[in-house]
Amino acid sequence: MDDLFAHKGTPRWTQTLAPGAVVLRGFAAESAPALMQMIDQLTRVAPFRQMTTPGGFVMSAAMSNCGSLGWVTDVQGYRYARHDPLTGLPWPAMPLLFAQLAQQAAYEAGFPDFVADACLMNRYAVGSRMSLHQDKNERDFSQPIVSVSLGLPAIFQFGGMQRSDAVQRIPLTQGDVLVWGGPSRLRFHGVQAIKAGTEDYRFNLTFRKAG
DNA sequence: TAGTAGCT
DNA sequence: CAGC
Repeated sequence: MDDLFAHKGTPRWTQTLAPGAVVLRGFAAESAPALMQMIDQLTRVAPFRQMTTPGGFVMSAAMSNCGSLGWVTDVQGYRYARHDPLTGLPWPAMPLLFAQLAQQAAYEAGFPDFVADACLMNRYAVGSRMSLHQDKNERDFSQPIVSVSLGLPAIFQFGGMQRSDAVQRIPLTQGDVLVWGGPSRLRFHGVQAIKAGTEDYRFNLTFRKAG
């Protein structure tokens, strides 16, 4: 059982945004270099690509997936798929480091049963953004979302249950892990346009139990 | 509305 | 620039 919690990340402090929503500051800071290297490896098999929304617009963030299910969008709609539409291959397996990090972060945030089967990898170049949306293509909303920030900093928008609700603006830097679930599971959220900095990209890992 | 543009 |  110990090996399930082999990830040694510890939050330097936590910040509660709402019931069921917490930022674990620096939780993944130590493993950030290893996580970035894994992203590089995984995206050699399943390359980053800019997907198209059902409305026909190209998303500014490039995406890929690992795990048994991957989030995809095209003109048909949003969904989870077992195979990469770009290559026809199954998504690469989720590295143990990823799975352990996600599970331990969820545990720290009060979700002890979380086992991710999907990891969406996002790559934001300078100027890339993600508009306000809900994560609602998953089967089981009792399981939280775990979001890991790497590379360039971002301003995360954390809203309410309706698009028109006011948003909190949360600065996220490398190693921060945001977890939201329970009553906050369906809150609208997004990412403001990434500003130029020391690095070329912001990377984000979003872990979900999709199936 | 997992976009964007445009106006207040 | 935030908020329609």
